[in-house]
Amino acid sequence: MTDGSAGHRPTERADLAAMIGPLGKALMNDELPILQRHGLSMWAYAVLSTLDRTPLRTQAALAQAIGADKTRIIATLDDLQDRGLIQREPDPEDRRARLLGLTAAGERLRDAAKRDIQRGEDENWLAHLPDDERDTFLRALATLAARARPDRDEP
Amino acid sequence: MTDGSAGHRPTERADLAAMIGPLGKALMNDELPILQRHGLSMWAYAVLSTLDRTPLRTQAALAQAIGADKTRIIATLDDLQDRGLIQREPDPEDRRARLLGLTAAGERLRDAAKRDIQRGEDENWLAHLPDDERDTFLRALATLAARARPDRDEP
DNA sequence: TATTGTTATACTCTATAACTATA
DNA sequence: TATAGTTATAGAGTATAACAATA
Repeated sequence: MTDGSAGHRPTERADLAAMIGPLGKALMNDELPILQRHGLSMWAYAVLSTLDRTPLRTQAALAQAIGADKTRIIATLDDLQDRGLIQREPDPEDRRARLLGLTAAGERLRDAAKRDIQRGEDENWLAHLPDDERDTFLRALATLAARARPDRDEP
Repeated sequence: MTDGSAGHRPTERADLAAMIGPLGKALMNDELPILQRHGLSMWAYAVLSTLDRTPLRTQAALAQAIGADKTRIIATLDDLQDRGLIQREPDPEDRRARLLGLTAAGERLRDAAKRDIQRGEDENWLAHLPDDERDTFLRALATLAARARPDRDEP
């Protein structure tokens, strides 16, 4: 018996959660000072990144997309708007809702921050994977991450 | 120009942190009800898992190994000891320190919990990866996770 | 005096609920 | 009345600092 299907030796691999949790924490720790240099909080960066991909029609949808409560992003949106990084105006067709989007300055800042962040990730993390594992790892990770998106319902 | 090395199209992949963060959260959400069925908190399970691999000589070392503050695990250790799941006795050679280890009951509980957790991870996550990506993903993840261990100093 | 473990306090973050305005 | 946004309050989780015991 060399596999662990029945015996007293239950663990051939570490739990995914036990590996991914601390890894996410370490990535955050790397990312924080970079964001700070660009004057962005983690939530602010999440907002800029999400609005880039999909301009949204309500703040609630944005909050759900980044896995936050509606109430948690308001101060962040206030600040981003004051700094001219996002557009945020009442929808003429339903003035309760706020149309959200990036300004040109917001796009530039997001691009600059993202470039620095991914450069750091390349150097500190991906560079330490064997060449023949890196692409597969990224592809598989993208698959799992898509499955974990906060706005998604499980099938 | 098809690569993003210089232009206005800076992002070919999502940030690692943006993928791994929500994924870790989703894994936690899956894991919590399983742990609850076994009467374990996340910290308690981290303690049992870590003591399994390496019996430790001080609580501070244990805290560091699981990325927690020394003060945060005390209530957890009290509870685990009361339930007979861990050993925790003053070191005869230095009675300030506490020798830590698992009891037989602690090992059994850890094994049972780990089996359920990994079964859930297999079904809900790894099963959705192509067969030829799964092993490479796990190997690469283990590499990065080892690099992210809380007790480690970066080279 | 320094170190291990413990307890007490303060602070941050997050979640819940109440309020305003539009519909 | 129902919904989008906002504000206010309460709670959980975490970090910091003081304390007791041993070396």
